[in-house]
Amino acid sequence: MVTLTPKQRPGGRTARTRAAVLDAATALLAEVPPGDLTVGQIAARAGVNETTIYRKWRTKEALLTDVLMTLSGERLVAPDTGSLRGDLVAVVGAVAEFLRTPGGYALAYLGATAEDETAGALRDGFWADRFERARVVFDRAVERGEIPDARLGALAYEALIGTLHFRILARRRPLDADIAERLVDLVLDGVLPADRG
Amino acid sequence: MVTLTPKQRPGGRTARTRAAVLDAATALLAEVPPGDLTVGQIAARAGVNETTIYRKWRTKEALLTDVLMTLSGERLVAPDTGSLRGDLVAVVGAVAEFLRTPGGYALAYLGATAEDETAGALRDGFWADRFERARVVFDRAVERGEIPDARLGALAYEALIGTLHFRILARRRPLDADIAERLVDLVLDGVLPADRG
DNA sequence: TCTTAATGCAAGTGATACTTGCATTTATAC
DNA sequence: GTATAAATGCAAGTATCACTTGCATTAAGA
Repeated sequence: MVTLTPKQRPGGRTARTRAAVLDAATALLAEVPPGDLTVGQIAARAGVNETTIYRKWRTKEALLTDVLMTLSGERLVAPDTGSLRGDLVAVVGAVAEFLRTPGGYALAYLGATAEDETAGALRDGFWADRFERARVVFDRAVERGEIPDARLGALAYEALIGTLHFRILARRRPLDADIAERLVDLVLDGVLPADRG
Repeated sequence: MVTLTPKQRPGGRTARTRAAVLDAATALLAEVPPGDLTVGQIAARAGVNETTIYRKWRTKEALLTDVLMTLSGERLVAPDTGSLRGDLVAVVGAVAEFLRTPGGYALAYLGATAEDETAGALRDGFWADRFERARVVFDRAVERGEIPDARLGALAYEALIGTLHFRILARRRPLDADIAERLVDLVLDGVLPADRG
């Protein structure tokens, strides 16, 4: 009879190494421009051999993707504030706050530059999740009778978040403190004057 | 008496070399992902020695910036169509069309990733020019009496263009044929229902 | 305690940006 | 036309970095 011997050893040292590397990478992303980050730096900071990193994650992109998906995991809160405007300001404000941090900037940067297949799949999943959560906000607004239907929700959310990313990434200008309110007002009310009753 | 001997020779060969390099780089940007482009490739395509490229442009970033600023020079047309909506659809549509081309994608990509000082200055000037031209559109709308003032113009334009860049760069999804109309409608009318009239 | 997965270590490969010294070509002043 | 020196070619080299490999060492886990 053959005893099934486990082929993996995920406990103890392995877990510690993994955590040390992820922590080191996270810390470095706050200090070094994401484009300048090297695997050697991360290994040194983590007190781990470079080879080990390459054995656990096959590429640098895979490692950074791993870091950033964890980092951005649960930042999007969509509390029911009682109005579409309040909900959107909360969500957009939270994203803006995150994008102001080095980690948030790194996420936007790497999300836009990663060409890796794995990174591509993760990116798709990431945004699908975000848009799904945003949909809830617009569905609630329909239930409240604020808007007739949620058809514009996806594009509106894309415009809100897209403007933040554009400001940070393409224009390299800071996100003002009131950016969330101003954007939400713009997207909800539009530029043209109107009587709302 | 000392005869002033010119220290530069901008004519003839120099001009040909420069043109050949810029042409080669432009052509390659349509074939190779911008992140994978190498100076060696450009030199080979241009029939010019790699060293020459490094002597004319100090870095790869400087060369690509040069290429792209030329490439995107006069694509933004802002014809007076008679209405704010028409003007914006024209402008946003033109930008969307450009972003659908490999060169347009490369511009967005490199504009977002270039960390070089020179590239930074060029980026600032580029966007300043774009927003300046956009301001004209909103000023015209004020003159027509379509909107009371142009204060929202900059943010509205940023949302329009930002959404396009975000779609292409961060989400890596195509720009639909009707994206310009839908975005302009969103930004002009807003999501909330209203009586206009 | 023993097996072997996980890690360390040292050396190496390959690609690429960028440099340098010297020979060659060719604008351009005269 | 001719001479000067700017622009280019050529060959070699430096530096950095992602990523690999073979072998020795450490420590999970049965």
